Amino acid sequence: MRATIATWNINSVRLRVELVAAFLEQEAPDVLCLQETKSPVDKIPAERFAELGYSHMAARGEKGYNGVAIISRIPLEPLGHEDFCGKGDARHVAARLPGGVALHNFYVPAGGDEANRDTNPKFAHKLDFVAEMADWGRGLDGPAIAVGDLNIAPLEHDVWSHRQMLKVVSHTPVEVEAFEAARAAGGWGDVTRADISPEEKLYSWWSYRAKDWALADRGRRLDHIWARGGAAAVPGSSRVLKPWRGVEKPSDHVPVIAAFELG
DNA sequence: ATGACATTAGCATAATGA
Repeated sequence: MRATIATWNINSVRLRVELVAAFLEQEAPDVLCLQETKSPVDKIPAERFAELGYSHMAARGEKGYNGVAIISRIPLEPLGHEDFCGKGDARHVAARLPGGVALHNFYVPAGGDEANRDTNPKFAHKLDFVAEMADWGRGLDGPAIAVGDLNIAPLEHDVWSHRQMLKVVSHTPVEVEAFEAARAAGGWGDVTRADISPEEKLYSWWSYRAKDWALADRGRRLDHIWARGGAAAVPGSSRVLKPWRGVEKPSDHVPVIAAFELG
């Protein structure tokens, strides 16, 4: 069967439950992976999603921060989570899809302001987290999809100005190096950039602070879809849904989508 | 060229985002 999978940093699932509902109705992905749900699992409005046919969920949450959820209209077999960096935070959750492909939903730490692991513990956490993703990925076997807010824009055209972003957390060389190492270690392919030329500017996040986010268009591609081990993306199926940044009370991220043959 | 904004917890303001 063919299934479409979307990833979206929603910046509070409770505040934006009707935005998620509108997305499910209009785009109708088979599976939606959310990050920054900022909600305990039992407070996620799962009934609202079930009303729309999305009756399956695998989620982890904490009060106020982080939080990841996989909501689906096709069955999910929960696969638990990895506790990256041993912090017990809600930054990863996994589930198996029909046909056997494992789906991993990540929220990588933002990393704070200063790109220095010795003086900024948040940056150290981010680098350690991505290094653990590499170790974890090395041990994987079988087909898998990894999605989420990875909080790193690896390519030159994943940011509005490569030159001006080199010292800004999310595009520093040390982060990009760690990101590429994690991607390669797991044998992951960048599904989105296989479909949309790396020569083309492509963003999934725009700051709330800009006076006019669309006019300035100073975005970053922080949200990713990766596949490995024979998980087969449908060529040309990738989309980054920029219009969702322009709605009333938007998230600062937009959904990223791809379709897969689940076998 | 950085913006000076959004969200949560909890009830003022601090922490966090990136």
